[in-house]
Amino acid sequence: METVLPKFDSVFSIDCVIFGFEAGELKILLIERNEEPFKDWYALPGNFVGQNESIDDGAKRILYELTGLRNMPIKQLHTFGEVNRHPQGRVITVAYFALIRISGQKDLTPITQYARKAFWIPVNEMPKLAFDHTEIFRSAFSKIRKRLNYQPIAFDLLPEKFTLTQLQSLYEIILNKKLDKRNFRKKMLSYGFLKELSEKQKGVSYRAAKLYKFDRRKYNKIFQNDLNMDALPAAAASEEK
Amino acid sequence: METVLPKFDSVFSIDCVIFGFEAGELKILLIERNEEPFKDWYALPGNFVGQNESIDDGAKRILYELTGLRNMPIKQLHTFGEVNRHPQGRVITVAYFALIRISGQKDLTPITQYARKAFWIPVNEMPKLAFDHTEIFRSAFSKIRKRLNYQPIAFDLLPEKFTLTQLQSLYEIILNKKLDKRNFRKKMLSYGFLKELSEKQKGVSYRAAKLYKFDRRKYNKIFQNDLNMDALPAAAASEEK
DNA sequence: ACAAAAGTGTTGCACGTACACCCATGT
DNA sequence: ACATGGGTGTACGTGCAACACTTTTGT
Repeated sequence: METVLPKFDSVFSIDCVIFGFEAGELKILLIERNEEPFKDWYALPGNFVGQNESIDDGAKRILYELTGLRNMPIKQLHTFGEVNRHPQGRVITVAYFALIRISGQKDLTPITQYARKAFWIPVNEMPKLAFDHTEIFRSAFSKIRKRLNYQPIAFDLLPEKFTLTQLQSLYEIILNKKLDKRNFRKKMLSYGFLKELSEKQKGVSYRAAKLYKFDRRKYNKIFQNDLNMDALPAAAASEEK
Repeated sequence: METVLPKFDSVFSIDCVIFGFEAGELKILLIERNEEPFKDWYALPGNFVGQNESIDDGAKRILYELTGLRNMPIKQLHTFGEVNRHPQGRVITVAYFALIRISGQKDLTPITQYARKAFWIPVNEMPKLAFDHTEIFRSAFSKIRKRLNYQPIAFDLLPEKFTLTQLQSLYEIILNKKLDKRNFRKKMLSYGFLKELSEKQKGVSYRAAKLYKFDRRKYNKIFQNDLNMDALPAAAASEEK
């Protein structure tokens, strides 16, 4: 005596907050919308998820279609579900975020008609955004700031080869504070996951700095058994927004 | 020339992972389902969210209706959106979690017919759960374990007045490791947010221990300006599962 | 008196912080 | 030669980790 249950279809969206670093500035990726609602507005890359794809897969597909960026290592951030966040009815959105290397990704070409264009904009020059995207952006920014302190996310933003000064100034920008040069270098190098290259910086009108590379393999080796459930409570610091 | 846009209705659910501490064991709150699908199965308290309530409000309502617990301080955990996670079609679920005080909350009485009963079960004796709830539970457990190291969540689980030994054994259970008594007490007391009461433990057949209280006001005062964006990178420890 | 848990200090080590000068290179 | 950032070491303080015995209370 099996009962026949009704079938459900969901309507929900994802939105992506993609951070990049270019010309000494932290930037995020926006699109200009080409469809109602909020036609012509700036917005985070986002759209509806299909019925036959997981939300993670959907997020990747949507990001690709709107910006031309493929296979970005995006992660879930938070789900936004206020009743009136979408003018067309009840649509919750799952926000994703990633930090990526801008250099070499010049061609931001939307594949679909939903976006007129995709572009990087400095986080300090954010325009008004469609829907509740400003709130989503702020939430993501706050999250990466906290995460910077215990995850190697900065390397995702830098070019493959970078100088220690570049790395430090990225930290300073995200954390919004000055760091001590000697201490920064000492600490970074002490981890042992930075590989010193024989190459040097080029095209600068002063002493060229050594280039380094982030060695993810070494990083994983160093921290693999490190669930870091050591340490006592450490009641400090609130984690969430 | 306004276009008329279609209206959307979403179907999606929330599920709650509620932790408690009782008789020296960490427990979570389950229901026995009284409706298809998964009728008669054990499951996390969860149901569909209404069209006119935010997901946060919906989570609170559903938890109340299924377990009789009101106004729990639940927080969003993660959204689960695999394509086939729900037998009736595409239903994503937003998972919430909370840590609460069991004592005094004896009456777990479901208000609706969806649940036959609600009950606490030790995390070590988890039965097979409906849907993908086992995965959701694991994800939540992993999260609180990590959070214990930098948030005062343990106090939510303990009775209002507790001994330092009780506090320590709770930490040991969640972190699944032994801690040093002297160091633990020293560190906990050094924070300054534990209020020593004049009362002592009663009804034990050995030297009675002093009772303490968590002073949330002091805690907030101590850590309010502490966005803890100090500290250098500290590349250690992976945060997510 | 005994059983059971409460309560208590010191030392070494690792790590974070503060701080200032010489070096190499391109123009 | 000079301007510009590159590169380097030490001393101090804090906080964590390791470690064992005496005290109190109820039975």
